[in-house]
Amino acid sequence: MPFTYEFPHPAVATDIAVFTLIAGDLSLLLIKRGGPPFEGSWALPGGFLAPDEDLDSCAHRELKEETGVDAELLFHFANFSAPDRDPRQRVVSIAYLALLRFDLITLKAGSDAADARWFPLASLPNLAFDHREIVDVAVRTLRERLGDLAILFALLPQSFTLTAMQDAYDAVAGAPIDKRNFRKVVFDAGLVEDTGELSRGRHRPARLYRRKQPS
Amino acid sequence: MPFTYEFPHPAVATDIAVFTLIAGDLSLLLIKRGGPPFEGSWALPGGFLAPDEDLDSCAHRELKEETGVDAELLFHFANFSAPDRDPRQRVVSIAYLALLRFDLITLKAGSDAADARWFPLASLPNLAFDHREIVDVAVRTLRERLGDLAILFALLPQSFTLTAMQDAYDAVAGAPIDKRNFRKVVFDAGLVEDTGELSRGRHRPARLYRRKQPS
DNA sequence: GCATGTTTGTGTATTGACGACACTATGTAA
DNA sequence: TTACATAGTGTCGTCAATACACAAACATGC
Repeated sequence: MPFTYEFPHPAVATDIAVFTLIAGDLSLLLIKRGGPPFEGSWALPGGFLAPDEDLDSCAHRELKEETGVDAELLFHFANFSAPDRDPRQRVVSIAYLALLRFDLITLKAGSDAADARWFPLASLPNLAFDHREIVDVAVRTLRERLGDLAILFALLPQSFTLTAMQDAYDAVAGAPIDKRNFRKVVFDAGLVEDTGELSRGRHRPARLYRRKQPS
Repeated sequence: MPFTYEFPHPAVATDIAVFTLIAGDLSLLLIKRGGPPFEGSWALPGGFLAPDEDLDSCAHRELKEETGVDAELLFHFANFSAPDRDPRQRVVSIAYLALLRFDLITLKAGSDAADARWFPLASLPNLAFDHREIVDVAVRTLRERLGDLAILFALLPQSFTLTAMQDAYDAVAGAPIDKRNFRKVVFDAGLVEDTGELSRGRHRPARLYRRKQPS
């Protein structure tokens, strides 16, 4: 690594693909841009790296500023660094993926955000910058990681029925999984424990489970 | 993302963990630092992002400057961004992993590098900055990706014996695999094709194979 | 040319993971 | 009490992964 760095430094920002489950649909949090460029377009939440924080902290901070919650599940998945991806100045984007329960949060429009909304993944609007590409990679990454069923807990309340857990799986995977096979895997892996309580609804009650902490 | 960026921008650099196979040992390319900080210490090759290139291009360029070759296998695997990881200035490191044949390259010490050498992974010297952590994560990532045996081709000549391919596997995995099982997987996956030629050595000749391009 | 040494090359059996597949049980509501 | 909707449950076949041992081929040295 050379001593001297003859070039201007790029800005470094985190962009966060925040997913949640709304009425059975995997949905993405988007911010309406309040100024140029792409004024009025929708974009991923995110923001610039501050001097005293690392990238993970930056992503956590930005997400908290936007949603008010500390995400259970938030991790880096790719970088986006085309020189002209932002017309104003060079910005290297460090992309993060988050999962959280939408009902825990209250969306706050930031200083430059005109609006904030959840969009079902199947009906996203046009996105600013290269954010569509970022989202595509995020969805791919999310599905790859679904082999670890524990990520579903980030989308579920503390106690939940196995049907709810499977609905979450189906929504993330984008395709349904067999009920008996799903339950077998969940039980064999020791992911959940019975709370002893039952859900009550319009039909047969279901057992309520909670996450079993790995021992 | 705010319009204005009130903070000084960090420098952005790629650091590259370059692995090769030397005499059966998985080995890592290190550069001896020619100036402070950590003068005389060994460090990963890498360098700062130029204005007209993205991060992948930066990694390719730096690797080529250092080794003279375009790596077959070069990919991003993690970011390192602790605010104080470089005592001179803030540097965000985008870490890449490369595999290549050491016999194809001639090491060139760069302007600020006093020396460049291959070190067997089992006997690395102390490293500058947080490069030891980067290397640890790189090795873990490399072993995770070994499920894809095709990465081994980056370490092998155009034609090779299956024993050589397995030796490469064993070196990367850090543990031996059963010979018959290894061959079964390689053949069943259709990774190689017979060249029709034989190696000649001190003992029974072995069939030479080449990589079969996925059709 | 024969014996020795070293490496090549080959098949089967066990186990566990994954996926396909259908019916009964239990509650609510009309 | 009947109809309806959802909860809950087991088996079988296939494939992937692993463990495991011996004969064949060539080089070398005597």
